[in-house]
Amino acid sequence: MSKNGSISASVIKRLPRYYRFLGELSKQGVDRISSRELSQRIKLTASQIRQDLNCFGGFGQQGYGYHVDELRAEIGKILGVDKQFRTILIGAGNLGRAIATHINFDTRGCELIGIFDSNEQLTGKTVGNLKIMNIKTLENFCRENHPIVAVLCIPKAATQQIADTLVGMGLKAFWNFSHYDLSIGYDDIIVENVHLGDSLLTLTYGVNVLTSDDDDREQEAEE
Amino acid sequence: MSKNGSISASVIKRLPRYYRFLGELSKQGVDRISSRELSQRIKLTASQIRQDLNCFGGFGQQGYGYHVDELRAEIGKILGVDKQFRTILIGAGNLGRAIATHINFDTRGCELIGIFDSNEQLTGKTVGNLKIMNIKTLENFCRENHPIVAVLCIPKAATQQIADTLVGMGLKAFWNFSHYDLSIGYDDIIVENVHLGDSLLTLTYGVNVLTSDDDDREQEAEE
DNA sequence: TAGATTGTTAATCGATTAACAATC
DNA sequence: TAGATTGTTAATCGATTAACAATC
Repeated sequence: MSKNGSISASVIKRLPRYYRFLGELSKQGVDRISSRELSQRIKLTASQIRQDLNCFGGFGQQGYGYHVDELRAEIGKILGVDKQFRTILIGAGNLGRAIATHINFDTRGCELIGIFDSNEQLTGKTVGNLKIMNIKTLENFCRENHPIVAVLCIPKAATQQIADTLVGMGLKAFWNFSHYDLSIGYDDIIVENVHLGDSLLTLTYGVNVLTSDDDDREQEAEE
Repeated sequence: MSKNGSISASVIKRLPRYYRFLGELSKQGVDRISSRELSQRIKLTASQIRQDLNCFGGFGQQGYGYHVDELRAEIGKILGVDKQFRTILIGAGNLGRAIATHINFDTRGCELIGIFDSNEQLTGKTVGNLKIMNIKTLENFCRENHPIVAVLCIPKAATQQIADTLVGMGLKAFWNFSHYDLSIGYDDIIVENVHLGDSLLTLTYGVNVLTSDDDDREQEAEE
């Protein structure tokens, strides 16, 4: 059907960025853009942009470039932003509530339909336009509402078990914020791990190198 | 000084994961581990692990493997977890507060010393053990306390300007959660962008492919 | 010593970049 | 038509994997 054989992860990771930049261009009233102009804004090579896009089809026009709105719509379709995947969130702690309110699921192909927590004191409290439900009602909810995406904002120790349960209930995709690598074990289940701790450590590494360099220079200056 | 010429980003991104897994092994009371055993747990090849580690030095012992605690300590030192980089957080909305309370900065080489927001109604409220300060006091605070890392949890529109200000005040590193690509513009400034929206779209892409495949199969079955 | 496993070099694989013919 | 810019193939670069000699 589509040219899509199976696209490399490197390409897919860049698609949301294209989508984002094209959205901004559109807002700025830009109608057309060449791969070279886009490459300068987005800090990639024009070659790479053309290669990436051609994984999915010929969206451009020789001698002209790309229609901004058209290209954005095409990428949106590839990403599935026109869909409404039923999504639940497990864990309504600080991070869970922030994710629930901060991320606009509706404009991203997912529709948040339920929030669960094991802390009974949270039950009934409102986050966004949803009430937190007791985790005990999770399985019932799934049977009735058939969510397919779960956002996991729960402690490491609880993650594997909850994920197993949810896979059993037919869930297909996990956006995992727990301090645990959930890549492992299932076929045909999609996992996106967000390791904020790892991300901060990556930054720390950079700072460490930077400041150690400074130390070296100072030492050299003293010699 | 160190073997460190300049290490590729791919290697650096894996270091926090090594650090995390070694921490768990240590907790489980494992003393030694071979690259092969580690590779199975962490889902990488043994070759890659040995290559990665040898960017920084020979931490292992032929015929034996690696001492878990020793290796963990070495990687920790490389990442800078033993440091206390002074860190401020700008933007105490849902996400900012979650980051401030959820991430244990202390165990990650950074020490959170100030939280700022432009919303005066938040001024004085407590997040973790810190009081939110008015953004107007930011420059004074920087002159007195010399933070070098900033966590940005602010709207896209404000990000570039705040970042410019902070660079002017001597800040060296940004952990950027805003919906804006801050890679751009400075030398010797470290930026780690966390695009949660992009991350969710990557997941959505996967779900979209998965469910479209199902549709295809159903269509074929009907034929 | 023999066995195991590293550190490191060489081979392979994949991703990025460059080049250019096709074509709007 | 001439100029511009794509789509696509070929060349390069870097990262991963395999192999093996060094050595604990």
